[in-house]
Amino acid sequence: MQSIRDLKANFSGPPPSAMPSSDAYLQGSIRMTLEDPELWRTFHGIGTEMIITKPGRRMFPHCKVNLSGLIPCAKYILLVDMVPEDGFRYKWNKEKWEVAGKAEPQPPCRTYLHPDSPAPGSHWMKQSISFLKLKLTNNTLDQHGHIILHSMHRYHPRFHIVQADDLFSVRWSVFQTFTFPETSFTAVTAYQNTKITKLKIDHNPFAKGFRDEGTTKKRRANKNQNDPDKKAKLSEMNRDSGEDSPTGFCRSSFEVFEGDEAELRKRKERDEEIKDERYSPWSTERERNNTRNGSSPAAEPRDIYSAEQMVPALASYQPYRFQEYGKSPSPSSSVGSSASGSARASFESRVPDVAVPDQDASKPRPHGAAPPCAPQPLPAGSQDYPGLLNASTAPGSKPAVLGHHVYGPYGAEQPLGQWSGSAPAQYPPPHHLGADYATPAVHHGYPHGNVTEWSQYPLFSYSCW
DNA sequence: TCCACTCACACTTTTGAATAGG
DNA sequence: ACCTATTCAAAAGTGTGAGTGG
Repeated sequence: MQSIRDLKANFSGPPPSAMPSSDAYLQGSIRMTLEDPELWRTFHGIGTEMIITKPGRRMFPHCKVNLSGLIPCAKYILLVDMVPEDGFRYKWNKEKWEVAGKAEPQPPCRTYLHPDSPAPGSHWMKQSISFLKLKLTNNTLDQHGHIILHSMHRYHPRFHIVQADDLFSVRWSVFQTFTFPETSFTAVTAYQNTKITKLKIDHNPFAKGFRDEGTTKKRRANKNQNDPDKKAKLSEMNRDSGEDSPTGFCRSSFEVFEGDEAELRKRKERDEEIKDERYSPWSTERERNNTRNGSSPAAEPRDIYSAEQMVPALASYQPYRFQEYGKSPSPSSSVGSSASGSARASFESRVPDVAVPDQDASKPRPHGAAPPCAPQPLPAGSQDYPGLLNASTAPGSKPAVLGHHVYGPYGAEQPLGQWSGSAPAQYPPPHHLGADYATPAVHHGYPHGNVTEWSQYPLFSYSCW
């Protein structure tokens, strides 16, 4: 498996006026590094699970990256979306994940926009960039702009860095995409693997109350003291935790984190052991994949975990709809197909809309933007939402700007592989935008019926502003 | 009966307003 | 009047376990 290099090409080209300066295309390589990769690898070694809930749940570990190679004075926008790992649904069976059938049709695809966006390269590079407030939900009708996922499906986050002065010019901008293999996870509504639960409890400060040495024991004891069955169950759990955690998962890793370097080294060594020796819940699936890909897990180079991606400057591309998208299966489009590894480098056909964190709802919006999340019923088959771009889009303005809010990634007539078959019409428009958008009419009247039209649509449509 | 899912709960950290002190 | 530090309460983020529904 490779770290991503989604090199997308624009074949239609923007109007010269909208083109970034030539410098943009000659910029140095952008480098993105995953923060705290050891923690991610620890989780990944066991089989990361992320809880998804109706109101939305944060990820843990949460996505945090470092960027370098940006032009300090140029503005960039940072986005994250979630890409299905493969075309399967899973179930937890006897301590491991098993394929339980074909994946369900893709839920409405959304992209999380980092709240600092847009910001100059110097801003992004001076500190690590946290996506702490990104939330995952299983509510396909979610109105908060959270990223919608299916439970018991596997995903990985995908980071986009877009050179753009503002959100209006995203379409015309250079952007690059990064993924980190160790960030893949299974979306669940309740933890399946108790080892993951323990890891989360040990590392997530909010779950401190469940750590064994803490009050949890007392609380559980109190709760269960009158119930012999529960007591037995609990003691069994405790016994398990002892057996399952030879590497000290039950200890408060926070203490280790904050301890001296020697302790940290020890912990890293433990983690390495874990990764090498621990039974992998993904073994069967990996074997399957490897059979397809013709490589064995053991032979897989260690840099599968590479947290660092290099994207050559010339690989920069512009987010135009590629006319052949429909023929270019993406990893996320492999529902029903199986290849996940080989497809990773192919063009992405998903066209997410952009979700904005709740906390930004009260912030002033540029260009007289409409308020966030104003529900706006859309024509059937359309999953796109009007964004602030609408308001400033004058008649006769460039199609890119118009395109920001008219593209419907889930339209039934889409020719894309991912949305073909039963997928497209499965999800009605979520209507999660506010009703007070000023220019709903812009949605209508845009043909979605063929790939030629497709090419006029932007990479991102904005779901919530 | 099984399993995925939801919800209320206790516990924690985070956030922001109010206040005090320099 | 301004800035900084401290305190406190409310809000938000956790996993748990019971209950529900298919």
